[in-house]
Parts: sequence; C-alpha cells; structure tokens
Amino acid sequence: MTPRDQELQSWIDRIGQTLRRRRKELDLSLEDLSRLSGATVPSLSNIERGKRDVKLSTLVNLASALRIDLAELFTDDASETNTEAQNLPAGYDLEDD
Amino acid sequence: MTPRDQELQSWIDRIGQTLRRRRKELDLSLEDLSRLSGATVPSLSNIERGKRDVKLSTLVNLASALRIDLAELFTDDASETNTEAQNLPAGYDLEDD
DNA sequence: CCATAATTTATCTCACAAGATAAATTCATG
DNA sequence: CATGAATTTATCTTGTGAGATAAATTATGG
Repeated sequence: MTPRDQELQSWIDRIGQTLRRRRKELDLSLEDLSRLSGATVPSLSNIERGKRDVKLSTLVNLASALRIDLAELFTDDASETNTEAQNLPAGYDLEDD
Repeated sequence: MTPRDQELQSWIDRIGQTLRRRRKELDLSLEDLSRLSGATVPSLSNIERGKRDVKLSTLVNLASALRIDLAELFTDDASETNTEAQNLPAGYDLEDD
C-alpha cells in the first residue's frame, strides 16, 4: 500500500466518522438520512464505515442533507460540535428535500 | 436540474478551476501533472474543465501532486496564491512520486 | 505562416460507486 | 431473554469515472 493509498484511506475514514457523528447529532437513522439524501441505506452504511471511494456528488448530497458545509468534511478538527444554525434538534423535517 | 445538481456543478467547476490555477502556478503541463499524479492527460483535462463527478481518490492524488491540502479545494477564497512551502518554482521535480 | 507543444475530443475497456432488494446480524428496551 | 428497530452484509444491475490510445483542435514561439 503506497503512502498515497494510506492518505486516501485516512480521508475516507475521517469523512465517514464525521458523517456518522453528525447524523447521530441530529438523531437520524440511516433510513432517515437515506430519505433526506437520496442515498440508499447500504450505501450510507458503507460510506460511514470508510468502505468506499465516494464521488463528489455523494458528499455534496450528504453535506446538504446534514446541513453542514462540504468543507467541514475536510477540515477535521475532529470535534466540530455546534455552529448555531446547524443544530435544530426539535421537529427536524424528515421529508425528502 | 435540481438545486443540488447546481450546487454539485458549482463545486465541480470551482475545484477544476482551483486545480488548473495551481497547475499553472507551478508551470506544469497536463502531461507533467499526469506523470506526477498518475491520472491520464484526458482525465485531467476533463476534471479541470468541470466535466467529471470526481472520486475522492482522484482529488487526493491531485492535491498531493500539486502539493496543496485537500481542504484547499473546498475553501475557495478564489485567489489562494502562495503559502510559502507550497511554491517551489525552481527545479520542481517532475519525476513521478 | 509554420512547426511544435499543449489541450481537447473521441473510442473502447475496465473497475467500482451506488441503486435495489433481501437476508443476516447487532443493538435496544421492555 | 424476546421483539422490533437499526445496521451490516450479500447479490445483482446500471452508470460512469478513469485508464489507454489516437486523432483533432488550439495555442505559441520562430
């Protein structure tokens, strides 16, 4: 495994973790996020567990569904909690949008 | 075209522009970058022109070859010129690495 | 202008991301 | 524990990103 492969895997892992952390933060199931993002449940599972070389479009959709900036997936200060408008615990709309 | 498609296209465009700007900054041809990154010349052309829904691995390889942080591709302050160690005009090593 | 380099476009192939669906596993909670 | 929800794993299909290669087009310098 080349060092670049390792770097890739580390990005894939970190992005997956960030996505999962954020989903939990919003108290969504994979199924909820599936409806919000358009991605299927198995696909989401694989992405969050770092099993996929995701396409940009997928990340854009997920960031949008989770109401975070795409850039946040790449600036892992690992503990990105709340930025105000990004947390809306009550009555989060689960309709597909 | 949904608004999310538009957002995707705008990211694809901006990333392509950033990559091309950076390549020119280093005074590399597509062929040079091809050797450095492992991507083929036609592929690079398509990416820089915003014709592709790139995979994460491709972006990681390109950022590495161009010696920029991956995050820089997603924080487009549009005019990211020099951050010191990222500019090495003389004797830039064209060997594949 | 011409020659050459750089880039774009085209074709064909392969690999794999992601969809769809179902079954298996794991996790909560009563 | 049992039961139902959540997640993971598996299988099959489809679409497309990216490699390889070549030809066409567009810069650029002499």
